[in-house]
Amino acid sequence: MKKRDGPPGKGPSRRLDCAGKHANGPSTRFVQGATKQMRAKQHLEEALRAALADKGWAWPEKAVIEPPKDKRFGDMSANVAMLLAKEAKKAPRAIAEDLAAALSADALFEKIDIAGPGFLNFTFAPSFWRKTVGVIREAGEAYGDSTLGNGTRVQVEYVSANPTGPLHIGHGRGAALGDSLVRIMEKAGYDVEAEYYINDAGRQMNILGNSILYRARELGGKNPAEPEDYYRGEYIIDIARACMALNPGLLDLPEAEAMEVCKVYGMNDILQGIKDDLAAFGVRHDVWFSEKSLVADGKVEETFADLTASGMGYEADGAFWFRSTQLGDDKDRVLRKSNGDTTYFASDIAYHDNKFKRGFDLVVDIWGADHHGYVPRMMAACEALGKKGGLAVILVNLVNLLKNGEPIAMSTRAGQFETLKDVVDEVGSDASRFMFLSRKSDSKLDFDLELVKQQSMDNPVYYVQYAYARIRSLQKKAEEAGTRAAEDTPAALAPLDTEHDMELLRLLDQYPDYVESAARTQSPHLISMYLQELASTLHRYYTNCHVLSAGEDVAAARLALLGCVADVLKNGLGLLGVSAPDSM
RNA sequence: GGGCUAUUAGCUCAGUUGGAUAGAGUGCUUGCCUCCGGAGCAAGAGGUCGCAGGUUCGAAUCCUGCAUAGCCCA
Repeated sequence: MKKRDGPPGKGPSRRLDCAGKHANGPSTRFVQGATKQMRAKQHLEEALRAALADKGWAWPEKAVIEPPKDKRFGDMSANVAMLLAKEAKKAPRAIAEDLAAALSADALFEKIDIAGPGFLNFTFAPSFWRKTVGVIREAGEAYGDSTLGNGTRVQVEYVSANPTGPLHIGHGRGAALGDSLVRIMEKAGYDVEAEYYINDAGRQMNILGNSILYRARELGGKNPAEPEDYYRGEYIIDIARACMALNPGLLDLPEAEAMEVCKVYGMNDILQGIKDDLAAFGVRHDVWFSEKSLVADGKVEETFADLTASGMGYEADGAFWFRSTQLGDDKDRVLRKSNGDTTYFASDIAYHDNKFKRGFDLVVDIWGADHHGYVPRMMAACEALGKKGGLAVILVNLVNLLKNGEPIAMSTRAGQFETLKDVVDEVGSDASRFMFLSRKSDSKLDFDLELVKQQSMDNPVYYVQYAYARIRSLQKKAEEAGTRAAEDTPAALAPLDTEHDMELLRLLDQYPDYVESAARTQSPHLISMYLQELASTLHRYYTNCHVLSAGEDVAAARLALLGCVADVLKNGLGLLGVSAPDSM
């Protein structure tokens, strides 16, 4: 999570939706196998589009094709008839009847119903669903890939904690979210780069240097006066000790020089610790970007020149201002004070200017929710840079760390916190990540160490992993018995004819829709929820449909189906950065 | 004083651009192991979607006001 000292401003909230440019495009986004077999939603959309075009009606913008909430209504439901009522000047139900008649020739639809105000409900033939097995097998790990992003260049910047102390659990949530989002957006066809912004140029670094120097003097028996503002954590003492070992003459150096040595040593040491912790958490950053480099390279002044040229920046009272009032802010913001210091906001604008100049079409920032007031101003700045809509900000809310229901206090400054490393060591990377990603990012999260460690239904990660392990165990047994999964032929898969089979097949078919949805709304928790539902359906299947004792043909067909379930479970867990163990 | 976000079952939370009888887990009550991993499955009870208006064929969802909580600012 990002730490910023700049004062947040006022302004209207904005919906931070950076939906892909092709959200309303045709249904050919998903990567297809050579069989041309389509998934249910695609097939239906294509059929409906053809029927509408045939009648001279335009495809309504708000058309939705989705599985109905209540399964009794069929496999897929469409609302087009209701949306067309005005244009066609006919009652929705009459339109629905026309469409149903036109589509009834399609053999893949077993049943088309009209219900309620004019919903069209479709039930697909079992033979259609069975083909899902072939689709998944053919796609392999690419199942769920789509071209939604269309190669859009995206940068996701996340964690970006100041290198002044170890990462705590709140950073962990941002890390899990950012890393998972990168994986999901890549799967959805975006060209994604992950970045960590190192705030190494500000006041925080000086406080860090002072903190270390203070502890060093203490260790050297100098009885220094306690600084007003310093990092009190134990880790500072360790750093001070190491720094002195490396620089024996440290305490004899002039104040400013000693400070600098401490600062640089401390920052590098802490940054290395952060990198190690993130690596242990399975989190990837492609670029580590230094704020200092931005200043050193003159990028800040360059951005000021750009702003002046576009009329969005001006000099007044010896300071340089950003004309943010023109973009809805209630007052203009200072970027360079009269004493020559540039503000945090100035660095941030220059940083984002730099991001866009590197060629990203979309920049996603993941910040702590306490920076929400800063969002409108940063959006305004991007607009001033001529990149309106190029920035999306995701806010990550607080994590309440608990132990058996008792809160554990966290504060870097006061030096009391449970570090990310401690938590990962205690409960594991898989359980922590799944916990972080099982809620939408903008709501507060209670993270109870005992609960997350528990191997029960309070902790859904085991439920999902167990589903996978169950299948793997079954496959192993089948192999020992010489039973093989069926081929992808209609005849071989014909034994998949129960309602339990259909339930699994329908859910497997929907996976790519969930991936797209998660990418479009930048919500990894949708994947987590999908996986819990798939696992639940699998466990039910396992209880109701015995595999190995069911006779050779049935066993083979069921093994084929469950193989697909295992693949999709692993695929989805991979998007969350959670492992899929063969046994637990 | 201004702004942002939230408020859904006892508890923790889903609910995608307004759709059908508001969902899941947990907890509670009650069933299911001669059988592929019971870390499992099934059934039941549990709701005025914070409150009051409005918009329309239709609102947990959109609009207005109010209440409560958290955060940011002045």
